[in-house]
Amino acid sequence: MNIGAVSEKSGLPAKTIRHYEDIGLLKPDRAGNGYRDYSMVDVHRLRFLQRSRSLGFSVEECRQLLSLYGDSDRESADVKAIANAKLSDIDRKIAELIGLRDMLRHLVKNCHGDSRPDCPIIEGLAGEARVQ
Amino acid sequence: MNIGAVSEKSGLPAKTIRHYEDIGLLKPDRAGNGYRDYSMVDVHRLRFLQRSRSLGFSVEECRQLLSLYGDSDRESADVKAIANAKLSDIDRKIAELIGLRDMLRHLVKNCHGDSRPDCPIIEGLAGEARVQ
DNA sequence: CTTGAGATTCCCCTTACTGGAAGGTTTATG
DNA sequence: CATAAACCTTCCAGTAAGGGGAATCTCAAG
Repeated sequence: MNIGAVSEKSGLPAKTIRHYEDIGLLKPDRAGNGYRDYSMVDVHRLRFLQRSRSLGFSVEECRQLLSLYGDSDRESADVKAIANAKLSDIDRKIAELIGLRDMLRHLVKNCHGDSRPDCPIIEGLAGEARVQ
Repeated sequence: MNIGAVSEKSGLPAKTIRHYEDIGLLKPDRAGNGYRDYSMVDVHRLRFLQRSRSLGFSVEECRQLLSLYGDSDRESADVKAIANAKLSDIDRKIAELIGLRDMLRHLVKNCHGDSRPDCPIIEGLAGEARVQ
C-alpha cells in the first residue's frame, strides 16, 4: 500500500508518516520502484499514533504504548507496569476532560450574550485539580 | 505574586509561564524591581492552560478557549459557536481515551506474561474511529 | 555584608512536525 | 506514443512550544 492510501486510512499527513519512520516508529517495506510499501499492521500502528498523539501523549509515550505489543521481546512484568502507569494517566485525562466539558457546558448555558463584564465561569476555569 | 509562587500554583514551569507571556496569553504587572507580579486571574488562566495543553489542545485552541471569557469584547454568538465546537472535540477525546483505557485494561488482564507471539489486542489498537 | 535563593534577559537547543524545492514514477488522456 | 497530472522520493529549511544554561540583578537571612 502506498503512502497516500495509508495517509487517508490513518488520518495522518504523509509528511508525518515519513517522520515517524525516521524516528523508528515503523519500518515499511520498499517496492521495486523505491516507494514505501505499507502493511495493515503499519496502518494500525499509525492510527494508534494519531489517536494517542491527539490525546496529549508524547511520541516517547506512544512508543512505549506501542511496545506493549508487537515487540516480541516484551516481558510481562514490564508490560503490566507500563500499562498500569498509562492507565492512571488516562484516567486523569478523562477526569480533566470531563471537568473541561462541564465548564464549557455551563458557559454555553449561562453566558447569555449581552457582554456582561463578570462571568462567574472564571472560577471554574482553573478546575479544582490539586496542584502537584 | 512572584513567578515562583505562580509556577507552583499553576503546575507550569517558570520558563513556560514567561513563554506564554511572550506569545501574548497574559500580561502580568511589573513590580518596582522589575519582577513580574501576577494576579489570581493570571493563576487561573495558567492553570487552565496547563490543563488544556496536557489534553492535546494547541496553544491557539487554548487562546480561543481563553477568549471565551475575560475579553470583554466577546460576542455571545461567537462564544457559543466556539464553545460548542470545542465541546464536540472534547466529547471525541473522552470517547477515544475511554477506548484507549479499555484496550489497556484488556491487555493487562489478558496478556499473561509468556511472550506469546500473537496478541489479539492489536485489532483494538487502531480503534474503530471512522477515519475522515 | 555576604551568601544563597529567586528573578531577569538572552541565546541556543530540542521535539515534533510542516513546507517547499528538485526530481523520479505511474496513470490518464489526446 | 507523448505528455500532463498525480504521486512518490530525498533534502533542507522553518515553525511551534517549550527547555537548558549563562550572566546579571534583587531580596531575605545570618
